[in-house]
Amino acid sequence: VTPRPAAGVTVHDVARRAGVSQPTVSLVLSGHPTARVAPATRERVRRAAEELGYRPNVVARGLQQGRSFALGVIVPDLRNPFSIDVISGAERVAAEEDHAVLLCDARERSVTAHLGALESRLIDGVIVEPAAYAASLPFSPNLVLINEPSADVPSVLADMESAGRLAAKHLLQLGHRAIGFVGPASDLYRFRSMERAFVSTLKEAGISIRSEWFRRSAPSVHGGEQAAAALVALAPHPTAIFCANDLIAIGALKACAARGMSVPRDLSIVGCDDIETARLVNPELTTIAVPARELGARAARMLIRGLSHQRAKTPQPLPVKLIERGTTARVSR
Amino acid sequence: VTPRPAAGVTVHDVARRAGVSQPTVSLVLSGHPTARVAPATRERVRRAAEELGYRPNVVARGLQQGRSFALGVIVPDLRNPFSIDVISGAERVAAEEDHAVLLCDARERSVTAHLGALESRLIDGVIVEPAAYAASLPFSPNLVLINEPSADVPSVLADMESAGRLAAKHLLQLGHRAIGFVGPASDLYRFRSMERAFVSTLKEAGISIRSEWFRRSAPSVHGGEQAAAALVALAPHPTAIFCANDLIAIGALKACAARGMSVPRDLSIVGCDDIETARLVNPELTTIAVPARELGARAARMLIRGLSHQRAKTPQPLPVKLIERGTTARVSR
DNA sequence: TTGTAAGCGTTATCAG
DNA sequence: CTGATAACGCTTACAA
Repeated sequence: VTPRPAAGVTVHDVARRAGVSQPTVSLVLSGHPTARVAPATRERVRRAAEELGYRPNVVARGLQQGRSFALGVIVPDLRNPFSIDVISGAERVAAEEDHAVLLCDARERSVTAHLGALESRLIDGVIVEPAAYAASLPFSPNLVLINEPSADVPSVLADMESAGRLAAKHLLQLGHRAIGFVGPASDLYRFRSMERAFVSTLKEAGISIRSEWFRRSAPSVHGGEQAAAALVALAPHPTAIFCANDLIAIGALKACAARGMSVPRDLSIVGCDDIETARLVNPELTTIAVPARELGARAARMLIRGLSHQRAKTPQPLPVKLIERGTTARVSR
Repeated sequence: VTPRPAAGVTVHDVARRAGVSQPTVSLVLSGHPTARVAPATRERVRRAAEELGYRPNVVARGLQQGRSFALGVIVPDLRNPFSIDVISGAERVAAEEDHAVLLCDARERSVTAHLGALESRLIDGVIVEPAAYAASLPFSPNLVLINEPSADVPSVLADMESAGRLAAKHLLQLGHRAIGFVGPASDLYRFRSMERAFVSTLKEAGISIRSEWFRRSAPSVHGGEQAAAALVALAPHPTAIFCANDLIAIGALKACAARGMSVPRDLSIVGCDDIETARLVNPELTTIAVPARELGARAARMLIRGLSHQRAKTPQPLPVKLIERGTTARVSR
């Protein structure tokens, strides 16, 4: 038990070497760059710091300022590339702003537990990509929700209604009229609003989805695989389906492959998110691109700039767009 | 600029309420649980803390102890699911041990820059999944390398030689003799030793890889796609190839699809890592499973338990295993 | 067994 | 413009 940790060079060391008092060093190095300190002194301090290889102790600074220069990111499932993209976007701006990113996988501990742990680290802000309906979070550091509008908490949104509408229009344009849907039974905005827009766009075109072509599934490959397998086992089955996210769509693709069905000839499939994997499957997945990295980046920027309090100012939803690839085609019958 | 951050309840508050001195509280709550303090007092403190909802300030504790109860993880590319698995494994044990995980993407800042930033956060340890030959890291907090043995730094390894050998044996067993290889020109153990074992296992069977069937590529989908496209454009081309990781293999699969070639009929493909995506492509990828999560978990455990100093004791390499799926078949000519 | 005092490295306040 | 001095919340030696 060594009470004296192998600390590096401190402001004291720099002060001694520069022949000034210790707070002066602090002022020069980190305090407001506008601080009035003689240019000569300033230069001397700079040099001393450089020569000694001074690196500020972020923990000490954090204790003093009551913050940690770090952001937390809580995601429902690290295995979904969408979450990775959100994280990646957040990481990018965090790195730019000299902030750290604390990664929290909600599969390991509950969101509440994670929030508590982050709070005791004086976290500057937390980005939450909700897994279930995130009505009231238990405490409030600076919080930003991804793709989940809330009265209490600021959020960063993509235009998921357009996502649903684009998918519907695309399928209609290809001549499909026997259309199915696979998605989770979820209250989350991202799913709910997309689904609603999809359904109502079809309805405006005079088409309603048969109830047995409307399937619920977990938002995962496995879920999509099962739901789609059941769907295509029906006679008749739809000529096209829209899946609430790419994982489900990829599962559907697998289900078709397993039955020897050809996509898009026997079934057109549209996904949502445009995760990396969408371009890796064969045929490549037609999908609605959701700017996940940008969502993460924006959230991080809001938190770091302390703008998360301007709740009214939740900015415009980010646009989504249809990416036509290989899993959709003109209806063949 | 409010110097008084909205700090929560502190040890002082608890002390006041329990009617004891502040250090006593510290002793009871976090100090060695063996500390001799009267059971009555102990109970009183516990109660007070509970009633006040006391949560220790990890930053303050960190400053005092010269550590941060956090681990850094530096990965070369967040887009590789292998890295995600390493992170995920580390996150699991970190969460169990009340440690945080600071995520560092080497695409955003250099490894050196990340290490510096982590050091000034008094990081307890850093897990590094190296991108390039990581000869001498610039400084030394507790460090563990993933899949890269080093004289100076402890590491956690998978048995990549077996990986190469298993791939070779599998292809030989299927009757292939015209065999190719696609992998990066890298000095990293994970690639180098696997490649060597692959080549020498073939040689033992009397087979040497034609030089034009031995392709270099970036360890990415795009790299694999290009290299494989060039490879299958040759006449004759091999009947089977081994790809140094799954991303490359998936790229190869795409190249085949683009040319209208059928896998595994026209070309057998073996990948390496067994990333999540390997099961999503069609046909599913035959690959060598590398226990990425377990690598991450072990590394985290070493760091947290402070065992990283027992360098001699770098444990046995973790076993790998062949996962036979749909991209390999008996040779057809 | 418990309370007192000191200090971790910083930043902030306030005299000089 | 600069230098003491006092926090920030916690742990740990040491004294009572």
